[in-house]
Amino acid sequence: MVTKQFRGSPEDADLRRADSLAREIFSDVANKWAFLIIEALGERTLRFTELRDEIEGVSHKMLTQNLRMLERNGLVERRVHPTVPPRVEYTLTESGQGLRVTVDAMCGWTHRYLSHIEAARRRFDA
Amino acid sequence: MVTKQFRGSPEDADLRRADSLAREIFSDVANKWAFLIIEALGERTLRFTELRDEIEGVSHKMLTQNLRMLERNGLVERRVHPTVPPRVEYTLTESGQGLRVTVDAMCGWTHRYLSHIEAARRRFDA
DNA sequence: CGGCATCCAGCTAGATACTG
DNA sequence: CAGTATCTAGCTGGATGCCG
Repeated sequence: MVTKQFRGSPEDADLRRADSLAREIFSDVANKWAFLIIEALGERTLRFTELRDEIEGVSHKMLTQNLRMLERNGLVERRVHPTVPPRVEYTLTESGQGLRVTVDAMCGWTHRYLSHIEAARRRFDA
Repeated sequence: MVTKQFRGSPEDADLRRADSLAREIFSDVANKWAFLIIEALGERTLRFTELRDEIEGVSHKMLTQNLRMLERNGLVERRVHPTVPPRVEYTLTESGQGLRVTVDAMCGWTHRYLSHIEAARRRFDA
């Protein structure tokens, strides 16, 4: 990805290790639900159920699964309040905010090219 | 996504239609292979096989499928040269370039937070 | 409320083979 | 070379139920 220009150089081994990890992270995160969670959270702190209501069509399972993944990668902080009933809150960390900026940019792109894309589709489907 | 602040307003219907389309596009494109194809193309024009060699681990089928999807959405232009053997070239369109900028940003983010993420994972897995 | 385990229908994607 | 079709193993994700 970023290190292509170094191919064959002595730094190769290290860079390839970094690159394959980068790619793995990239694959983890370049996923519809992860993006929608990051968008939904924004700068807010939300509970599990609030998040579930915020993201249309997400199942309980997918939400848990993706939240775990994001937590594991340090993009989301999970805070558990030991009350009855339990209260669990999710917030984007600093790195999560960093990614959010790029996801926002993607949303902006989507809206900017919406009609352009619709037109392309009509052309293609004919 | 972007239109949350309008909930309940009279413009609702139109905005929701645009939003659901935006989300559909978003889901199409927020996919590992699509991102890797966009990154691989960059500002270049590549043939099918070059692209296949450029993107490690992509199968013939996945590449065709995602290229069709990107073409349908107008992000990629496909040019067929009627020679023997055939020569098919792929290039990012203007809107494709627009998306590439945001994908590049994501790659930058990945590299910036690489060690941060590794650390988070080690913590989580323990 | 939030999380986990289980079950299983349906889809995904790799392998393979064939066409122009 | 590029694309399409078929077959299929395996994964994905929805539904459900139970637990702290």
